[in-house]
Amino acid sequence: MAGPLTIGRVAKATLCKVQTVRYYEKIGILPSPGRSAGNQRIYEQSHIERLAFIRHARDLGFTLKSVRELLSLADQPDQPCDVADTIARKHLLQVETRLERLLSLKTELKRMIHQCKGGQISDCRIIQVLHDHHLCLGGHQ
Amino acid sequence: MAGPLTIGRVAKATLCKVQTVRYYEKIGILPSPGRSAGNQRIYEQSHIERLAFIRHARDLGFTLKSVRELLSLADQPDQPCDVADTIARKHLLQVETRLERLLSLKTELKRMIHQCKGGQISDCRIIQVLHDHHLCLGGHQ
DNA sequence: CCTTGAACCTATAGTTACTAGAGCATTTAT
DNA sequence: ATAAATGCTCTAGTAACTATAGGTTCAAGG
Repeated sequence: MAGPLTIGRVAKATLCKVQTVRYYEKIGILPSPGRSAGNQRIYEQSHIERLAFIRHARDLGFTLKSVRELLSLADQPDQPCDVADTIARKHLLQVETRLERLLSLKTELKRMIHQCKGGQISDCRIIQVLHDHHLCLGGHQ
Repeated sequence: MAGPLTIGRVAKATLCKVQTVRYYEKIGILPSPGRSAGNQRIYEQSHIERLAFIRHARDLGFTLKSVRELLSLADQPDQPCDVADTIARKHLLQVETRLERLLSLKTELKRMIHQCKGGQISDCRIIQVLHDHHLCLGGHQ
């Protein structure tokens, strides 16, 4: 029932897809595991931990590039953590920018929808706004 | 000085890149313009308007697929605008979801950064949180 | 008129982070 | 023993562009 840590079990344990696990191996972010007699991947617990780290960082919106950096940091516990801090701060800035943008976008969409009263396309506020940028008051780009 | 509407002028007028204009033509979202004697694209005003529509919708975060739908609606002014409304509403929902997610993400990042006091990686909260999902209080997936 | 440099052309490949499919081998359960 | 599930590799597809290479055309200056 338990048996060896096949790719399917690892994927289930970390909530990511089987192909994604293989993909992470291929791009070198997850070490190649050993193989069974029949050439199937057999993982160790450490693989699961690394995968969990990756998935978690991705969930938080870090790019794989950043994840790579964070992982190499995590592998050197004696180093100072300024670099990790810098990565996180840079990411926070990006997140805040995206947040602002999405917020003004939401406002604009709400206004568009609110003013579209189910008439004809020719009177449709949504289409009008898309035609004439100056009709929208939001500060989006 | 004014001259014909070449691709460069159209791109400048709509704030998008020359390659992007060609790309939109290639994927069939922007009609192919006429050509000059020397095989260069010569646009009409209508192209600029359509491009502006596209860029504006993309700015608002609509996918090209949605833009395609909205454009085909815009081309039929006599139709009811329920469909445009539905597209916009669906998009609004997506935007709101993303917003929530980004917000909890921002909270989590801030806490991570706040608690990382420039020590060593072994004590770094950022790395710790990425290692152990349960350390983070945020509701992200 | 000629040249030079900017802008144009096509076609192809690269980006990010996966996801999906074909076609076959192995493992597990019955 | 067999059938279903899972695994394997390799390739291509996704979104929405962006970039490069290698060549043509156009507009302006001398």
